[in-house]
Amino acid sequence: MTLPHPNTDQISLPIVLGVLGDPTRLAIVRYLASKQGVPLNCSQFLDFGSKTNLSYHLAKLREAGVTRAEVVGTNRMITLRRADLDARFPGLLDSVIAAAGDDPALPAVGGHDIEIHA
Amino acid sequence: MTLPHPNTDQISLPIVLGVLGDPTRLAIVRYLASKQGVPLNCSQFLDFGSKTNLSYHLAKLREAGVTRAEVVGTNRMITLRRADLDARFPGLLDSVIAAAGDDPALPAVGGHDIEIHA
DNA sequence: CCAATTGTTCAATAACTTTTGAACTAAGGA
DNA sequence: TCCTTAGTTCAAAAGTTATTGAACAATTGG
Repeated sequence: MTLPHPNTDQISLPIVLGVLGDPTRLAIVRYLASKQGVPLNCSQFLDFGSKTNLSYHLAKLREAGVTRAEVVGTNRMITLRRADLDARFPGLLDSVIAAAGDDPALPAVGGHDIEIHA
Repeated sequence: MTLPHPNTDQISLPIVLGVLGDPTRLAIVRYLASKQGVPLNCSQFLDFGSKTNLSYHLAKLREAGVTRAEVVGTNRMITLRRADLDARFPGLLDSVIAAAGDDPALPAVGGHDIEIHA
């Protein structure tokens, strides 16, 4: 029950750029980045679209190699493939996330920041 | 006879990413970057598509704010809006161009490098 | 003026993308 | 086992994008 993901060296630049060119998917990526590697399940993205629609967009992100989805019981835990993307396209993800953060035309990322407990 | 271009602050991240997500347009951008700011006319991109098709893709790039097109006689001289893109989305263009350069799945940029004359 | 060069516009078509609801599967808990 | 939760799949509809050839406009050079 593992889902198909491209290997790091199979990640394609035009496909990644095309996938990030959709506002819904860009919002998902920003939200994942704001969670600093903590896996999220699909329901936590419901602000960005309907359940079916998220299934579609999350599949696109996964197939492009931008996210990883791990099946845990009845959940799919989603993470950003930050290390893989950095290895393949150094600096790209950071500049996209920074650019999205500065763009007032894009909605602010909702939810709460991760709390660091002592 | 000047063509419409977005202002720097009107350049939208998802639109830029979507526009760069097309292999033909990515090839055009790489080629422009390899020319280090020297303006090129449309005919110099004929390797990447037919005349009509290039007209379409170059309009997309211009409307997204990725390139600038200046009418000079019967030519449109095209340049990358490097400074504007760097101001709006720091590091983005450089990482895209670097990533494209490293990707063996993408065709190598043709033509000749700029010669620096003493 | 005439012809060549450069590039656009238009209409048609094909292909792909996004979105939706209904039906479905798979796992977990009572 | 039955119900709930989580998410997928399917088919349809709507919208968008890419590609093409034919016709067009504008400028330059002879």
